[in-house]
Amino acid sequence: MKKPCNCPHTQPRQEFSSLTTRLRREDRKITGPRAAILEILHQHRHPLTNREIFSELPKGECDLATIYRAMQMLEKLGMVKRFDFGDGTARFELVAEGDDGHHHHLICTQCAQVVEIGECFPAEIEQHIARRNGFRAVTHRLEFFGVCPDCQK
Amino acid sequence: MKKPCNCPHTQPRQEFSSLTTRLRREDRKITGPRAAILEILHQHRHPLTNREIFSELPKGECDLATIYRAMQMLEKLGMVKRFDFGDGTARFELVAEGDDGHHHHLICTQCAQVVEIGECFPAEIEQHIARRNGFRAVTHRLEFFGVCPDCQK
DNA sequence: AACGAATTGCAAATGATTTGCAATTGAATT
DNA sequence: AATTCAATTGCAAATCATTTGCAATTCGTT
Repeated sequence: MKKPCNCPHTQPRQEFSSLTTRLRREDRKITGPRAAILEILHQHRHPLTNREIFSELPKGECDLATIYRAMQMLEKLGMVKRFDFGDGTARFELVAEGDDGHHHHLICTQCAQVVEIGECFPAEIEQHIARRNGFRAVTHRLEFFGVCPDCQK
Repeated sequence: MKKPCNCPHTQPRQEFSSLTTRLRREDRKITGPRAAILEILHQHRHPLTNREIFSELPKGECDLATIYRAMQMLEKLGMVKRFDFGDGTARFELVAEGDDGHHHHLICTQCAQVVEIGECFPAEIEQHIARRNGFRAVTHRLEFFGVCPDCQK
C-alpha cells in the first residue's frame, strides 16, 4: 500500500500513525479523505500541489475542495508547510512533529524538478534586518531557481 | 504632474525620458497607456500590483488587460522586475537601465508596508548550492516577513 | 494624409482557490 | 449496536488574478 518515493530525504520519515494522533489531539476527525491525503503526503516528500494530491488519490476518493480545506486546516495546525514556487500554485509538505518545517528548495525552471536545500539565510543578518527596521517576528521565504543537469543537455 | 512618493529610495531615480527611449530602441510603440503606466511606476518606487497601477491611472485612461500586457512586455525587456510577496498577486518595480533589479523586501504581514532590503543571500553559498547539485544559472527569490513598528502597538 | 502592423478595449475564457448549503459521517453516548 | 449532533464532505457556484480572441483604434512611417 505505502510505496515511498525514491527521492532523497533530509528529514527522517515519521510514523504515519503519529499523524492521526496529532489530528485527534486537536479534536479533528479522522475522516476517509483526510487519511487518504495524509497518506499521499506521507509517501512523497516533495512539495505537492493540491491538484497533484488529487490526482494521486483513487478517483472519487475525495473532492478537490476537500483537499483545499484539509490543507488549510493542516497548515493551521502546523502539520504541513506551504511553499510558493512563484508559479501561482501552492505546494505542501508534511512537517515532522515539533519541527517548523522551515527550509528551502532548488527548482529547475525547465522541468520543475525540486531539490531540498539545507542552507538558510544567515540568522544574524536576518536579526540585523529586523532590528534595523524595528520589525518583530521576522522570517523569510527563500527559493532557488536554475537549470538542472538533465535540462542542460 | 510628477509627484514623487516620499519613500526611501536605494537606487537613483532615472530620467523619465530614458524610459521611452528604451522602448523605442526595442521597436515598441510609445502609446498613451504605456506612457501613463511608466509614469505611475516612475513616481512610486515600491512594487505595485497591476490593480494598483490601474487605480492610480485617471479612470478610462487604460484597460486593466492592457496593463497586464504592458507589464509582460516590460518584464521581457528587463525594464520592470516582478516580485512575489506570496499573496497571489504579482508586483512590479521599474528597473534602472543596465541593472538587473535584483533585490529583496521586508513586508509587514499586518499592514503590507514594504521596506527595500540591501542585503542579499551570500553569493558563495549560492554558487556552492548550484555546483553541488549540478545546476546552472542559479538565482534566488528572497523576501522577509514580519510585523512593522506601527503594527506592534 | 494614408497605410500596415502593433496595440487597445471589451468580453469571455482560464486556473487556482474559496464558499454556501444540503447531505453524509465520525466519534462520543445511550 | 443504535442514536445523536457537530464536524466534514460533495457539488456547484462564486471569487480573484491573469490571459486571450477579436474587431476597432492608434503609432510611426511612407
